[in-house]
Amino acid sequence: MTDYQTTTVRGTRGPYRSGIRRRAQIIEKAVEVFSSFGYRASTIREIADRVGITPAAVMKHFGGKEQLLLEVLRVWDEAQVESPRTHTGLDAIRGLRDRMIWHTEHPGLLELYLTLATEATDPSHPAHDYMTLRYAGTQRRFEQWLREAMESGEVEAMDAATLRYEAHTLLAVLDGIEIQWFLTPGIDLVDHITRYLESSIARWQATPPPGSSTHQST
Amino acid sequence: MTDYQTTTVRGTRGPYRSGIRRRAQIIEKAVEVFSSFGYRASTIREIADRVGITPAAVMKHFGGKEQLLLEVLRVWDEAQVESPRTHTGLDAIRGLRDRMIWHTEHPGLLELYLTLATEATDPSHPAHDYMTLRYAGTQRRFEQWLREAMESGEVEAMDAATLRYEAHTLLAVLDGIEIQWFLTPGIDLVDHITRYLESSIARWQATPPPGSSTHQST
DNA sequence: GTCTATAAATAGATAGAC
DNA sequence: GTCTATCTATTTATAGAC
Repeated sequence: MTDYQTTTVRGTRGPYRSGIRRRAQIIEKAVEVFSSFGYRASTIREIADRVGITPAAVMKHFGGKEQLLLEVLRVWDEAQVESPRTHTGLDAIRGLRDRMIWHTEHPGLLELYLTLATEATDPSHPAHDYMTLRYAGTQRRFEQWLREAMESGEVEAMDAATLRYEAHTLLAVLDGIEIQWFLTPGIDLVDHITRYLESSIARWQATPPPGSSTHQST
Repeated sequence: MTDYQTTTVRGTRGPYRSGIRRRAQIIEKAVEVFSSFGYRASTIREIADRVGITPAAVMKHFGGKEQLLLEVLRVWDEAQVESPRTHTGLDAIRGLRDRMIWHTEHPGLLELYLTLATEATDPSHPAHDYMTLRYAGTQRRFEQWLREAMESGEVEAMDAATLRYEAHTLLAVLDGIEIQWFLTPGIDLVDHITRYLESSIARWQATPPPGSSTHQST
């Protein structure tokens, strides 16, 4: 009927016949659409249109909208893992600069992350559990890096509450600056994070003057 | 045909007949729904259901979904303005603690703000311009407060780039911790921000050791 | 593997009765 | 001021042809 290919997508031979390439195409466009509209407001049709196929074809590949989202999240996780893995302690924290560079090269994935993070705030959101776990994991990793830096003597000792506080703040600055990168013209994501990392490390390395307990609650 | 009232909502007499109260009711529920689902995925029906009326009635009051959103934003702006207005310089910055307390008492409005901030990243979003302007305004206000603190001698002098950097970072920490407050169990929004404000102010007040230019780019 | 056709549900919006 | 009824468009999803 039409001039569509039946088995192969672009004449590629070998192990990648068509299904895998097509799935990757769909996921790529799904990232685009989910990033722009959020998950709930996105439509299968919009994704299918951008791929150049019909919604029915997308359904055949992934079974449904929600399963497509979960597949997008899985792929996204794998992409993220490419980043700092070998580093530990302060080197790992410094490596966050590279992650920001990676983000600027993949703004769609970053936008997806931010959109989902706030959208999935609602417990009924299909990615709610995923996002909760992801934030807990990131927090734990940041704390681990800081602990390693402490124990190796790269930075001065800090108590457990301070360690948690610094990890939460670091994650907050990353998220917050990323939002501003989208909404405020003229912000340089990498420069800003680089500066924050440098000044934080300097602060952690500085021996606190005796008797300076910053925080008094009780 | 039903047992609905015709003119008054709850027997209230005087200047507030019914329209105003009803509008306020609708806006209240609209905040709830927009917060949970984002603007685009929210439905007039869901809002109408929560008020206990039909979608048609909501349409009569606001004309359309988008106009309802803009009205919600307007009301939200007015609510926000109640906060620190008289303070300047460091006092204004310290006043951000009170704003966090207000946020914890109005989690729905906070969730709305965060959801819209990321959702409105897309230029085609009806609140895109609003959010862009809002972020620019907040940034400008933070810079102004820091400048006042500098000029009154409350904090040490800093160059223009540092001032912008500190204002951006402050806004980032606020946004980022707010997100974590929703996604990470056990975080104390007010405590965290209080600690960040205190340590930042201490840092701004500390005379920098001579020849310590943290940032080298060129 | 993708299509067409279609089902079943739901969206925003309008018209007109009361 | 709110309802009922309805319009038109769009949604996810399924069935079956090719």
